[in-house]
Amino acid sequence: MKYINVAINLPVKNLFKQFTYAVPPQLDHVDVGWRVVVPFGYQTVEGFVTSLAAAAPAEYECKEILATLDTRPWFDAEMLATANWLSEYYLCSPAEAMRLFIPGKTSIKRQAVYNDEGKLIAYDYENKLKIKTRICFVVTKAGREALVAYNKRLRAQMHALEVLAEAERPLSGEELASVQVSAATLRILCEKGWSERSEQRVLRNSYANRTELKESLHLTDEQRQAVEAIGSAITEPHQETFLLQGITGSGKTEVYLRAAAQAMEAGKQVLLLVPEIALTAQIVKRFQAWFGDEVAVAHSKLSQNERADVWYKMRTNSAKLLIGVRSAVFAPFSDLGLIIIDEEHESSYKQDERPNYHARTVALKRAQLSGIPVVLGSATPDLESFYKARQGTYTHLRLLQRANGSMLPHVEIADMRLELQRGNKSVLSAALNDALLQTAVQGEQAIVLLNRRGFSTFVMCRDCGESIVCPHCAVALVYHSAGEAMRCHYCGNTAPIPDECPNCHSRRIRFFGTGTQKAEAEIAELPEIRILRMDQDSTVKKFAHEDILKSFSSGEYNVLLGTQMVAKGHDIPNVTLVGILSADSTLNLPDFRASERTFALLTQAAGRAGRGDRAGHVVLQTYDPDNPVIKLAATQDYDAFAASELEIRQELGYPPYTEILKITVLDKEEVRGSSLAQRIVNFLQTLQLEHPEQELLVLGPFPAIVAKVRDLYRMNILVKCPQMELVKRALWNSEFKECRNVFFDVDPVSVV
DNA sequence: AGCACGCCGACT
DNA sequence: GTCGGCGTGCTC
Repeated sequence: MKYINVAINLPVKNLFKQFTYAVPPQLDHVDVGWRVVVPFGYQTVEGFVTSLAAAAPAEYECKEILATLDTRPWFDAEMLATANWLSEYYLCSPAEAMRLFIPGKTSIKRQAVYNDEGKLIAYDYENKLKIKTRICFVVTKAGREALVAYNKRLRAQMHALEVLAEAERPLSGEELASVQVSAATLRILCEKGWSERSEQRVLRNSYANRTELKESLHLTDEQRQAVEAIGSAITEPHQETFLLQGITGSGKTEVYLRAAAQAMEAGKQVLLLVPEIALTAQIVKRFQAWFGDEVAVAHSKLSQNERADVWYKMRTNSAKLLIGVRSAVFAPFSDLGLIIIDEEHESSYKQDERPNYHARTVALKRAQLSGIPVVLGSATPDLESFYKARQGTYTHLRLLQRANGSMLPHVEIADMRLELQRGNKSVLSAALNDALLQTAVQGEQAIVLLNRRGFSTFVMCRDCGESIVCPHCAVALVYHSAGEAMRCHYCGNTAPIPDECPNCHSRRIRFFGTGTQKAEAEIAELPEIRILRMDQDSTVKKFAHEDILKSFSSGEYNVLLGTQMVAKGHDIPNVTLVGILSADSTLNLPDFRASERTFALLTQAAGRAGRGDRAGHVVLQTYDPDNPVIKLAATQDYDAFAASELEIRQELGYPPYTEILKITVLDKEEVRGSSLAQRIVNFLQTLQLEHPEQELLVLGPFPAIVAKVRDLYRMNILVKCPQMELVKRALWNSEFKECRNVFFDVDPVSVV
């Protein structure tokens, strides 16, 4: 009997343990990397075979596995190694890491098998993912011979054989009917043995028929050099990471296309990661125009079945290029040759729930294991990537010129303090007001960016100054005019607007802040303005995003107002003005990345202006015009910003000069939570004393900025260390690893 | 995740 | 006296 160790795929955090099962003789082919169905306690669950066990364990009698889920192992050696590394790096269980590679949460389905008398005799376990198939026809050897012999009297049959012989793939009845081959003829062909039926898997593709014409621009010198550099790592495959730093409009996509084409010509597959698929419809279209059906797309709005189809295409090499969001980094490839990460600085590459992986980190690991190049593209690289490029760890490729020779926009700073002094209480400065009017008169378009943070409307009592907070979370409720209710942005609870203050019973309650709706109303009042709003509420549908951008670029509207998403990834030539309502609303968050994020957002937004033949104009409204980040964003000088910000990071001990780990303890009892947090801190301080050479720093515990969410108190601990391995290993071997209410966020995006 | 085991409050 | 609350622990 063969014995295997299995990681159980249950959505629990603290199941680090593996379990040994026996393999019955009929399933003897099962090996490491297979997905199996196993009895586990009172249930039947999916498991991953992680290793072979030498012998039957002595202490207990182990159960037998019930079935396999696939006809081949799901994990190859590289995927297993990546999963293994991931669980150690991100401090999660092996099963949690391996689950990321599966399209969907679990894939098993139990089917009851009955005998003739209707009695239950067994259960059949199968893959719950439905494989859509259809009957197709192929020509047989005998059929080809019959075609050569050609019998003139069998006109329809000869025609059918011709069609089948010419097609390089099996054809469906439907396809054959469209070229005048009837079902009757096909039946005869099959009876004669000239043709055979074969069942073909049908792959669902919601992006079919959305292609546009291939356009090929000629490359600038900079672009050509970048393509050549990347090409050399493809033709002589080795791991090399390129930071492609190109200003907005410098044509990074053109470089991606050529690099992808080179890899595909060499017979390799390509993975292109994008921050959010909805914002990148343009990039998908351009790649489809070049590569047609070779392109597969994966994002969170695909159904589990669609996703499984995409995975299947990549694994069987029937698609060569995968464009996808964060989770696509876990796709199975048959022969991956290049990974491209667009807008690599975007925080959406970091998963904000456990395991809190970063797609870029995972991609680099997979590339290292496969020995293939990675291209990181951005106008405003993550400071960590920029630092590595400057150190020479990454190859630095720069695009300093706009591809079509257009000018960078002119940025004007509007001091909102002066506006207030002058009695302007509108959300629009005089400068932005005038610029909007002028844009409308000239028949041009404008984008207005509103950072939701700092703009949401909260409800406050005028007498006692208390704002109305969520009863379950430590945050203010936000007023939504739709439905006349207040909603908590953390737990989603809604509450009606009270008549009187719950604190002092005053009836003098009023609304503060400026929401999207208020800004929209104010701008809409201007003459000649036809405004369109884009935010989370207006983009729930699969292609709603694209539709909004389409109707905006058609000229139906001349102002597009929205949150961060209006700032990214689209190119509308008639946009000459970009207004930023509050440049500093993200700047003052208590987070070490606030400056970096603000700079990137302002640069991206400004880059939307003047991408056609007309010069762009940006109005940047701020209450803090002397802030160095705002000033540098106005000149769009990334290098100067990076230099000053890196200095600050070094001084304060933040990445890229140190690694950080955030540990969060959740408990509905505040005291119990803080005492557990304190125990973790004590544990780390002991480690600190034992290893003074590690330069380990432990901060906290302190309550999170949002100290309570859904009635759970949150305590944070921050660990800083230039090399985190030792700390991670210590935690891995500690009791805290399996605590249900302790969460590790390795390389957190935010420390609050 | 399920499910059992186990130890404290309000009820037929 | 017991029904049931959910805290804790186990599943090869």
